[in-house]
Amino acid sequence: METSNLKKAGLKVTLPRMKILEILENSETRHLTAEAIYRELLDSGEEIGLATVYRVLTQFEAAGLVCRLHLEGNQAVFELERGGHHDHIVCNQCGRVEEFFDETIERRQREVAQHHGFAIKDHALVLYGDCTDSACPHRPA
Amino acid sequence: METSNLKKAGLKVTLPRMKILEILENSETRHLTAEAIYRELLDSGEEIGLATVYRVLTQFEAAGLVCRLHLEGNQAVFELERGGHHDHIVCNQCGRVEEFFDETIERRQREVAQHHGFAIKDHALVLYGDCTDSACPHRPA
DNA sequence: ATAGAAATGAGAATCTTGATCATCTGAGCG
DNA sequence: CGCTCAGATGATCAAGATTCTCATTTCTAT
Ligand SMILES: [Mn+2]
Ligand SMILES: [Mn+2]
Ligand SMILES: [Zn+2]
Ligand SMILES: [Zn+2]
Repeated sequence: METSNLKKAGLKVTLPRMKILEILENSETRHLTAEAIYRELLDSGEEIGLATVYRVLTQFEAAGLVCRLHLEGNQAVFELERGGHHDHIVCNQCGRVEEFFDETIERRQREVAQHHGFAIKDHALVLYGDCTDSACPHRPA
Repeated sequence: METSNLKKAGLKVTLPRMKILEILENSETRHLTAEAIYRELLDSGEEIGLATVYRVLTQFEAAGLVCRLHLEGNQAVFELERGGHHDHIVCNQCGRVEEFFDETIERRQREVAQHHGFAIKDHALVLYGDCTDSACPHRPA
């Protein structure tokens, strides 16, 4: 597995960390709350505390293994850091999350920041709307 | 004053609501936390509870009088809804907030959402960076 | 001025996340 | 393989932000 990433980050390879990585890698939902990960651990029969989940996720974030997003609710969601940066679209009805990357938007952000005398370091962009997924409760029958 | 806005929104014209509107209108800082508004009320000698501040701000938001932003900290900030939509740049060092509007970004957001089968309703965009304001503690002397 | 509906204030409650600290575990070494 | 101890864990407590509860007060309409 990716225990090498843990070692590279200077983190001991422990059972909780491996299990949490596993869930982040294998869950069909790419964006998970700490609580959701905790519940999956319980369902797998692992006796791992919620505090550990939060702690480990924060460490993973600091190590660049995951990124933390605030999509809308009161809970942060975490996703495995694969390859590149992207932003998100969230369905107001069903909560489905789609990812996108738009170079035009990225470039304009840099330009806007420069015009205002800012050295841009980061940004957060989330679009909210109604999706047309057949499972979305909002979609007309 | 703008008590007419309150009536239009179906809200009774009460002292707490008027005072809170007043602060939102007159504060030199356009983006205020509920706590900041609460403190200004106390400083003005008004005996208004923090719960009322939160309650009223939520009602103002529902009425379209203010909008609520999550800029970075754990506290939401509120700003009076004047004229048009805009997005924000926040300085990582001094917390200064600048506003901007970029039609190119707005258009690309609509296009991206459409490509993904979303009817876009809203969006949140915040840029983070280091500002060059002379008062910013980060700026080299 | 009066009455009733709506709003307020004090404090409790909730929710999410981080801190404490005694106990446990994994990586390195003999 | 078994020992040692820095580092990690888990149970619990704590903190911060926001909402809820409910008795009391204040608007608005008569
Ligand atoms: Mn993502
Ligand atoms: Mn603004
Ligand atoms: Zn949907
Ligand atoms: Zn600054």
